[in-house]
Amino acid sequence: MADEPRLSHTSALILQALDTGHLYGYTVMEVTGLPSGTIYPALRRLERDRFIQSRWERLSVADAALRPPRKYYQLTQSGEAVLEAARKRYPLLAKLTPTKEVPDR
Amino acid sequence: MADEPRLSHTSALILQALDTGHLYGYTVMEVTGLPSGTIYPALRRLERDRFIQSRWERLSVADAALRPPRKYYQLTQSGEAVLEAARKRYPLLAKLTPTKEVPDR
DNA sequence: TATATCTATGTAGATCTCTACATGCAAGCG
DNA sequence: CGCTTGCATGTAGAGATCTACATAGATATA
Repeated sequence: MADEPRLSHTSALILQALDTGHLYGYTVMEVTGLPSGTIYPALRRLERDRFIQSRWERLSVADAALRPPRKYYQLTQSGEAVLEAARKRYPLLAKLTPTKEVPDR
Repeated sequence: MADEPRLSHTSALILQALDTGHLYGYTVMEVTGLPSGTIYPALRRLERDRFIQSRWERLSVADAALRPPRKYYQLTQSGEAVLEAARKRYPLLAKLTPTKEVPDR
């Protein structure tokens, strides 16, 4: 069973946001309403603790999209596990972030 | 002889800034005092006109330096030529930006 | 001269990442 | 119990990139 150190509410919320789509820091800010100064340090800690893993977007993609490059985050297995545990502890968590829907019905 | 279309003063200043070191947009902003909304569109035009060429910094370097990635610019031969012509037309140009010095005497 | 077009600039802000430091809180230790 | 130490958070802003639109200036054309 999960003997993982429990997540803070904020960390759980960020993991939940990442898990509801293919997201990056700026979108997590928008979805959660938390300021960048909360989000980015938290992402660093989550990555340091191996709950998430980051990869930079291809620079050619950013160029083509006419914006600065993004850093995308993925949950690791350990991250999935700890999020699942957090969802059980906070039943409302799953409703806090809108699941990224498929465009077009 | 230079039958090049003449540079605007701003464009010449930006080329001059780039030529005084290994620079990127943000530094050009600082050195020239011009706002980002002037600098970045101008850089795009200069690149479109083949006076400069851009290359993204390695992402691993940006990560190691704990900051967002930079886009570096280099003058092309054509850019050097047009800058040289501009320096003759505007003798003060060369004094407007400090040459990036070698650190340590 | 009047009009049309084209380009550069200015204004205003969006997009995206990151830190340094202060505070607050919890855990361990004497 | 009081102290230290360590971690998470909040505050405040820096570091970088980029755009869309309005206006102004230059050039061409009728």
